[in-house]
Amino acid sequence: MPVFIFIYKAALPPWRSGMEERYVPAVVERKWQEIWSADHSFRAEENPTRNKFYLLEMFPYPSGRIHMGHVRNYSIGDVVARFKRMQGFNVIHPMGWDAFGMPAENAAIERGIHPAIWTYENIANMKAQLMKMGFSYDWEREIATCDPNYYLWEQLIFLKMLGKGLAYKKRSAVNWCPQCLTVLANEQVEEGCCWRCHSEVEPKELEQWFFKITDYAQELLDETYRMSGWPEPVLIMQRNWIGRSTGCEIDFPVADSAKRIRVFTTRQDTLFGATFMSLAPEHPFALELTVADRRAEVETFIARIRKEDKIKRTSEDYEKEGVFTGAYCVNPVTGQKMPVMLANFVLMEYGTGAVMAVPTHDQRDFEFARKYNLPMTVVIQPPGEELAPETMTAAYTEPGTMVNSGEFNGLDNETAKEKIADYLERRDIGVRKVNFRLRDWGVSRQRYWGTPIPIIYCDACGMVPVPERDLPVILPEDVEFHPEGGSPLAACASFVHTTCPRCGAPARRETDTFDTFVESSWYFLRYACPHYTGGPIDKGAVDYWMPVDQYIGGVEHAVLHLLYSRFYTKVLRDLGLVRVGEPFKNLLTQGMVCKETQKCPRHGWLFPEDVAEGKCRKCGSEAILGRKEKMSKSKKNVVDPDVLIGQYGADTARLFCLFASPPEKDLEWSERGVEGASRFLNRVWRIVYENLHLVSSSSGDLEDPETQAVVRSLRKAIHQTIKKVTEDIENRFQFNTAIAAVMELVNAVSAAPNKERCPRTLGEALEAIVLLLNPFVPHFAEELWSALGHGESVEKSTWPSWDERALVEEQKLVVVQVNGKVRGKILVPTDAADSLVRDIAMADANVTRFVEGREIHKVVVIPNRLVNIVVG
RNA sequence: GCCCGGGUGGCGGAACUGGCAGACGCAAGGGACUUAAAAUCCCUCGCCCGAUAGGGUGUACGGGUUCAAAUCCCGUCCCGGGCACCA
Repeated sequence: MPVFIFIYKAALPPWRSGMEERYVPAVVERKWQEIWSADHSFRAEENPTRNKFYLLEMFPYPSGRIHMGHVRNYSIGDVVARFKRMQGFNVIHPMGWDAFGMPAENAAIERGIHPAIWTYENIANMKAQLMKMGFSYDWEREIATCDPNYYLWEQLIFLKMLGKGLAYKKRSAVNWCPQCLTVLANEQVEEGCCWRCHSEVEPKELEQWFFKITDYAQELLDETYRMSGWPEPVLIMQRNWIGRSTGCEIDFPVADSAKRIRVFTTRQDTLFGATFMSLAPEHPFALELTVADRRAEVETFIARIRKEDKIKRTSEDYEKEGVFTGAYCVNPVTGQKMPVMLANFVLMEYGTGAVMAVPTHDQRDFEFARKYNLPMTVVIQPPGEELAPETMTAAYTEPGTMVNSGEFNGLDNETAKEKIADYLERRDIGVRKVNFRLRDWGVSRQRYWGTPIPIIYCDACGMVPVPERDLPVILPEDVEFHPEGGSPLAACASFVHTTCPRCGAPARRETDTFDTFVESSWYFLRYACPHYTGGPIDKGAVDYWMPVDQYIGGVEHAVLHLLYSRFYTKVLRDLGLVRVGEPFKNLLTQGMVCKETQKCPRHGWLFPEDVAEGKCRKCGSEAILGRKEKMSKSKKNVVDPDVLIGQYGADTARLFCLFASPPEKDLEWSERGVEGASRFLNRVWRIVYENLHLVSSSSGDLEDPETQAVVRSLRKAIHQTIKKVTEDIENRFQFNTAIAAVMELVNAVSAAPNKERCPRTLGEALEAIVLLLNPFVPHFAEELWSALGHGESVEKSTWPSWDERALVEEQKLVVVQVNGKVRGKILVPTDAADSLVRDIAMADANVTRFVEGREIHKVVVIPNRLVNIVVG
């Protein structure tokens, strides 16, 4: 064998050493990763004289292994980071770990590993995987949110929020996940189920910590109209979630009582048609108003509704039910007595928990009124029609003319809305009011693996915040985990028992921890100053780096993380800690990575490696091919990035993710596609090494016309490609078309005749290819760049700019249509006069065929593009 | 039900402000090289007729605007996502 290699090497021309013959990704990738690391190539340093660019990808939860979603997300980010760096920006590109959370605790219960050990092991594994991908992170800024040096500052921010009334505790009905044994914020409930484990959420009364996000509802909403760098669908989702509606709060006096029932309505124009009142079963007046002989019935009703879970109450076919309290209130504008009902569809959490019912103009009220035989009055008439309560089959909710509404009769209802609001305010019956669907953010979690909430309860002094000097409140390590649940913190005596910082008496610690979304709401600020010990935020550093210029992550966080982060940034701004009010200037939401599922009738979901030739490896049954779905462990339609890297290398993995589809769309996994990406890299490798001897000889291009024609067309291709790739990355994140453009250039170089006569232009082409590919396949590009004779890393070279002169074409190919159908193609001088183009078009043989003998109505000439001859 | 996306060859996807539909890649077929295979290279490739000329037809479906529509407008169907008694 050694003899063979010797002979083989000896047979090679002197400019080839043999090593470069074959592209071996593992060798190339390790080599350059070591060089980048030794050179601190991606270290970011503040420098006010340079333009900064903050590029951020959503940090991962350290589950243990990266998945294809990470590979895609971080490959996209790395393209932008490397591109911006080559463009001369001072790029900060950090990475860290969203390290608190439930899986660590579950591992502790299931496998007896302490969450901290489990988490840090996972971080080490995943970090090694990310490093193997060659992402250009500044690892010196790495953060793990479970590190006391991180959550210390979160506790401090909490104390400051407490001081400003932005954090508070209240007893309320919360969403309880029986599986996770903790509460969830409203945003974390999806279709009545836990966002993480999909168990049904139950209502539960608990004392909970809340953040006053509702104080910022208006600003959070207003800003969405100015955030031009965010995808519109995400902004719409946030607006819907905030759910602003405008209307009036109106007081209805209770008959024979001093009490008043306050309602919120957006339809004060229908006030004259309010014929009964609907209260939520949880409304404080519900029992209070009930007359003695209806009490039993009402109590039964309330008890029954309370027991029903949220799923049932929000399900599609939920029967509208109610009960009469026996009490009446008075319509403040008509003086009419209105029965007070309890209705199961009225929510205590929205508005005031009481609804003025206008059955003629609200569908729910209509159904309810029909069912319980309640009175109806029409107050809005549609144009050209006369509604009567007896004959209506549905509520009328469209615009119309006011009737039965006293002085407002005859107005259109939109005008009446304003007039009635004025009237109510003048008479002190009601006021204009804005209502939001957004609720305060419940942040208490009854879990161990999270940031302790720095509060102490003292029998004498009550609730006492932990003094700043005593921070951090460190998570104790010696706790016990029980499968049946219960917070390990609450059971940890050494943690719970403390002394009151105010009076010194024995006291208890708060044992709830923060929702892990709190950590991810400000980590991007800490990246700017990860080692700062003077406070959570080093203002100088943060003011330099913030805002994030480009944020990249999955759309599944559209309302959760992205709304919380916006809120938190505004809070920190109002605490004087940061200057910006919006954290993320531009947002890119990438699609999911999908793959078809495979199922065995006997063994269920199958991993790709469990299937051989369409059959289950275990039993030989035919594997059923399912539809393409998001890669997930539960459906086993996953591909392990490590296997992929081992087989093809990181650069191929990156290239495939970027080429197969644009970032916003879902990415369909394709083994063939990966092979295609790998084949392309090999092709480029070969074309560079095959021509190296030409390029490295410093001779110029020949001057003969034939060679010059090749030079011109090659240079045109080169500079067109530079332009296209630059614009595709910069303006559209269309990496797939950028890569396609480079492929075309490679094809053009490969097809160019007589390359040996124009080594200079050939060199220009090869260098352009390598430079343009660098953001996508950096190890590969480094290796070829050095092969092309550059001593300096390609990372340090500048992004190529295109030469407009090279793009100039003497002739243009113009399409000739007759009646809109292509009948010929002609070459005309660039920017030729319309009349000339027209004449050349008419002279085309095939065109003549279709024009001859017919009357020409019109000739449309689009310069440099198209001629359309319209004939009769 | 309401609000967003989307529907283009056998497949992933191009076509940026209306101007050659199908770039680029994958798959497939044919050929070259090879004892053979892999790799590589060359050719073909929406569908129908025809010969490789050329013609017809074609961007979910039905209408419309326009010299010209995948692109704009109206209506219908299907797929994906978000919200859903929000008063």
